[in-house]
Amino acid sequence: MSRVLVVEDERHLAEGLRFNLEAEGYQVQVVETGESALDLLGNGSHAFDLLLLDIMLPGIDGFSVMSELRKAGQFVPTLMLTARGHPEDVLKGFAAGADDYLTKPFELAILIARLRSLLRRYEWMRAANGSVAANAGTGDRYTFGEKSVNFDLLELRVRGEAFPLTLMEANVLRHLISNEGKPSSRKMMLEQVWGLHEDTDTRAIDNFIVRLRRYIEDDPTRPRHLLTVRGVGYRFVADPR
Amino acid sequence: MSRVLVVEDERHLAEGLRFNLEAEGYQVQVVETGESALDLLGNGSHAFDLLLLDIMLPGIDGFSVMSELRKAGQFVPTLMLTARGHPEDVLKGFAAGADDYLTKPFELAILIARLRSLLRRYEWMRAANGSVAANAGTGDRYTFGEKSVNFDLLELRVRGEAFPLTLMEANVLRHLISNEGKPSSRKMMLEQVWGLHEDTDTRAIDNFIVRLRRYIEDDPTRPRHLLTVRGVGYRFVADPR
DNA sequence: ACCAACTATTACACAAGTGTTACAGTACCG
DNA sequence: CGGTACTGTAACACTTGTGTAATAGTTGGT
Repeated sequence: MSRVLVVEDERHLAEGLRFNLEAEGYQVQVVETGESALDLLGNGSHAFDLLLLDIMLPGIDGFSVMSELRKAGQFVPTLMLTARGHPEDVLKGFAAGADDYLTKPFELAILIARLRSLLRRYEWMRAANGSVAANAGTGDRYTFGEKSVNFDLLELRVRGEAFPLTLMEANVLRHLISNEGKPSSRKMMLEQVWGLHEDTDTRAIDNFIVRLRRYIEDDPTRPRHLLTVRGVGYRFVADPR
Repeated sequence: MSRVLVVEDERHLAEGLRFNLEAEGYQVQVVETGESALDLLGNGSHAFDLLLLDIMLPGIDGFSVMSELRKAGQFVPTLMLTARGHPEDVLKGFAAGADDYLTKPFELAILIARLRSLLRRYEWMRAANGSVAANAGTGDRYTFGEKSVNFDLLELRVRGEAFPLTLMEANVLRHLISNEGKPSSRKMMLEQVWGLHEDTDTRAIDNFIVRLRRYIEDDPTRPRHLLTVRGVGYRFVADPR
């Protein structure tokens, strides 16, 4: 399941995109400003597979976001989106580092096709390059203490011993890890991991935590990495002391 | 210097493209038919870095050329070019495996920007992952444990005993082997092995896995090499422990 | 046109993964 | 010290995805 970050300040459009992309099976997160986008994509994180970036944004505009990202070594495939269809703007977008550029109004089907094509090309290249040896270097992995998670292989290693993770387990863990130190509320997790936006009372998350603790924690009753934040949710700490 | 193959039968346009692309520093070759294009790009050759493909061609059209190429394991980045701008045509182009799609008349600067963007993405991926592995061609044999496959002879040997493989069995196995360790989604396999890009619900892959397991696995109900990754697809592991 | 070989589709049993419920346990409040 | 609100956890129900056989369709050769 590919993760798409939508940067769009028009609520209407943003929610429309979210709805349709989720219907296509993508995991979607929406932010409204360039600043938040830079925040989420900082330090070469692999949290998203694709970026959908509007040009006209409050604060720093899409062009600048784009250049900043590429300057910072963030090469996430990006589709730019804008009302302005002047050729100069399109050229500016590509010059800034965009992979594709679409002008509003656009057909939704076209957007989806282009987005798919980008992800497909990305996958192909990864597949062509990433076999065996290359896997070791660039996979989607995270290491803490004597543990490491490989999100591509859905595998968690603790002192050499490997535990297979399910997709959901991996998603939950990834979410917590990518917010390391910061508590995540259940609501936030339901939105970002499950894609649910209604308030639902569920203990599903707690159950995932229980299972993840069994893998990760030496003493699951006294967790050191996956901590409960009472009244809020959970938070991941890589390096307890 | 990037090598571009232009497939275009209108001499005027073709020569214009050649002139301008060469001025941009690309090495350009022009052919006028889909047949010649398929010829030049056959058997996973790496002779070109980019393909500029017109739809309306004498003989087989651009869509078919595209599908043929992808089916044959030729994943050269491709920009499709056409007079027809109907959304269905664009979608058809992407479905056939195109990376980008431009409708005539187009601004030359835009074409160049898009073409550059495609090549740039390719460069980025190469830089990130190291050298590009030969397309699909993992050599013609592969050995693991007490088993070995000869993809030329379509033959699988397990402890001396030889099993003939069909072409498809071999292709599926090759794909999994060349992505050793990494799970391949059904979608990815349909794209890379079958050359299909639409979402099709099929159990064909599962059936191939069943058959391959019967050859390879000592106990097909408890596979050690061809592993299921639930919710994702399958993955090959050469050396289970 | 027929047959043989191969591949794709269908159908259904079964297994794995996930969400819900229920209740016990624990922190926090006065 | 209760009481309240929240979390931990097991058991179960339900959903979804996979294994596999049977069957239908396709292709290529004679």
